[in-house]
Parts: sequence; C-alpha cells; structure tokens
Amino acid sequence: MTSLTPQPRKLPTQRRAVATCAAIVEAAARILEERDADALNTNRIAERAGVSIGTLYQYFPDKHAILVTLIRRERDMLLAELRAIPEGSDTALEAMVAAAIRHQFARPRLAAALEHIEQAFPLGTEANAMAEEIATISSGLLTRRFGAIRHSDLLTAIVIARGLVNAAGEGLLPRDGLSDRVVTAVKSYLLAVT
Amino acid sequence: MTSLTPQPRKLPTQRRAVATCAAIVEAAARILEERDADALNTNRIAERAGVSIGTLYQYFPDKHAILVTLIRRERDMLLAELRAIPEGSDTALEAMVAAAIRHQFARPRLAAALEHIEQAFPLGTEANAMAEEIATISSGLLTRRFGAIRHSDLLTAIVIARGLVNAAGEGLLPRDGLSDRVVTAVKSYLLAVT
DNA sequence: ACAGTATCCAAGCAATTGCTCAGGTTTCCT
DNA sequence: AGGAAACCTGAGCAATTGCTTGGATACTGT
Repeated sequence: MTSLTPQPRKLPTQRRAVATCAAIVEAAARILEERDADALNTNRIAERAGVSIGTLYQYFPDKHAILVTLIRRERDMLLAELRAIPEGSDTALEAMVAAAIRHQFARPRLAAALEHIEQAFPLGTEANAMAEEIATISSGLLTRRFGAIRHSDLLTAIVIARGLVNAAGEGLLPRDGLSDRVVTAVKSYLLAVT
Repeated sequence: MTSLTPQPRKLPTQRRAVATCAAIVEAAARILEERDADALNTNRIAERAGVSIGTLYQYFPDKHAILVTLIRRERDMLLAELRAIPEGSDTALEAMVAAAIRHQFARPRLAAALEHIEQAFPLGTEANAMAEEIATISSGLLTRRFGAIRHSDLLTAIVIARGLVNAAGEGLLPRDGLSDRVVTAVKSYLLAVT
C-alpha cells in the first residue's frame, strides 16, 4: 500500500555498480517471465542476478522498489516509442497500435506479469501520470483524423486497444491479424461516437 | 502451477458444516475486497470466518482450493444470468452487457481481485470452458442481429466488452454511460467486420 | 441414553520470507 | 603507494507462511 515514488537507497556511482543495479532489475524480470509473481523473492532475485542479497539491499530499500524500477523501465520504453510518432502522420493510429503490439510481444510474459502487478499497487500519482500522458499523446495524434474527441471516448478507445493487445499477448486472441483488429475496433468506435 | 480441478477434501454433510464452508469462502472474498491478494493467507481466512485453522483444512486441501471455489462461485453467478437471456430477444446484446456490468459492480473490488488471481492460475481446462461457454452463449444471442460471426471476431468482441467493464470497475473509466459505451463499442466493431 | 460419527479447536512445526550487519574486496584519487 | 570511499559478501535473525495433528465437542440415529 505504499505510494509509487521510492528512490534507490543509494545511487550507484561506479560502472560496476550501475551494472549490478541493472542486473538486479533484469533478474526480477526474468523470474517473472520464467515463473510467476509468487516466485519473486529477494533472495532469488539476488541469486539470479549473480550478486549477494546484501548488495541488493544496498541499492533498493525493499522488494517493492525493484518492481517499481522495472515497471518504470518498461513503461518508459513504450512511451518513448509513442512520443516518436510524428503528429502529422496519416497512419498515426496504425503506428500507435504497432508500437503497442511490438512492446507487448517483445516480452509477452513479462508484459502480462507487470500488468497484474501494477494493478496491485495503489494508483499513485505516477501510474495516473502515464495514463494521462498516453491520453495526451493519443489526442494529439488522433484529432487530425477523427476531429475533437471527448475525453471519456478517448479513454474508452485506449482501454479497448490495451485490452485487445493484452488479451492477444496472453494467448486469448489469435496474434495474426491482431493489428488490423485493433485498428478496426478503435476506428469503428471513434467513428460511431463522433 | 496446479490444474483447476480440486474437490473439497471432505464434503460437509451437516448443515453446520455447509455453513462453515460457505463462511470460509466468503471470508476469503472479504479479505480480497478489504485488503489485497498478499494479505490472503489461510490463518487470516480462518480467523475472519470465525473458525479455527484446523477446520479450514478439513474441507479444503490447500489455500488454492479455497480460491478455486470462490472463483467458481462468482463465475457461476454470471453464467446463470447470461444463460437466462432469451435467444429471441432483440435486445440480447444490451441484456448481456447489463448482466456483465451488474456482476462487476455488485462487488467491484472482488471482481477485480479475482480477475488477476485467475490469470495467475494455469489456464486449466475449466477456465477455457468458461470462455468457450460465454462464446457459445454470445454466438447464439448475437447471430440473430449480426448474422454469422467469425469465431475470432466473436472473441474480439467479448474481450472488448470485458475490458471496458473491468476498466470501469477499477475506476479507469467513468461509470455513467458505461452500458451505452460498451454496446456501442461491440456493435460498431461487429458491424465493421461483417 | 449412548455409541459412533461428524465437526471443531488451537498449539505449534517446518519452510520461506524480507531484510540486517559485521566485515572483506575493489576502485578511485592524490 | 596508500588511504578513503565505494562496493560486495553471506551467515543468519525475526516474522510469516501453509499446513498437521491430537484431542475436545456437538450431532445423529437407534
């Protein structure tokens, strides 16, 4: 029930230490991919990262902080892709969907695991900030093709797209034709409400 | 990583014992609503149910089994509502969406918690059976209005509806107008692909 | 009433968990 | 070179977990 703003207990200054921190976060990611959230404990993370448990706690105040760092890492990767889409593009929607799908299928099990973990966290200001940023980016990219969109409709469209991509990532939906299906779903909804 | 088919260790025969079993399952539900999945342990469940830990393990072989029973209980409630919708109705889609929304908002926190827990379980035959049954029911109810629907499109429509209802249940989407939004999203998608 | 069965209780064990701490090793800087 | 700072180690503690077990209590049919 802690908020989502812990800093590393101590910032790594040497190259070796930076690598250690990255290894710890990546170890957590691999455990989530290969096992599940229950199997994620600090002893295992340290072992998987090839460092001792003491080292882990030198940089992360608690287990929670490792997950937050991992979530930030993944989130920033997706946001960077979305921000890179030019505003004037005719195929902005397609580009957004493609980015989301690429992100999801790069490490599907990790994406699915983080999806659930993130919801267990209290919706701190940071999680909302991401939702808002995606809404802002989407708004900028879509108004050109769909005109002014009500905020609630924009959120709905985003939820639709997210849901479909996640479902496909978890195997509930066939992957081929996914891009077209998502684009169709979003497009037809937005056209229906404008 | 166990499959989803555990029977109670021993079936309750007396009325008192049936009530005890129900109390245990309901205690688990309340803990999930008031705290989160991490706070759900067998000792706490027994305490919340007002029975001793030994009693709990007389009817449930392990913690997992309690959750499975709870998931079954909730799932069957929704399925019963869906099955009750008459096949010939013109407003079958609206009725399905209404049932889903009613189920979600009856106990929103519980629905959200189970949503995530269910995914952590291995997709045993039973979870798939539910997905298939919903698909079958939907197919029967929707073909009258939308003609023959490809299976992948039906699944897509279901995922869209589920995603929107869940998102609203978790507060990501406004609740008012939810029914209309879901109906619009499903309808416009199905019309677009047929 | 009374045996037999069903039900319940709760102390507590074995394993796991998050995390600390006292001391060793490597890197940096002059 | 050599001292200080940064970095790393891993034994192990306190708390929590899932679960067992031995025995007390309530219900059932006759």
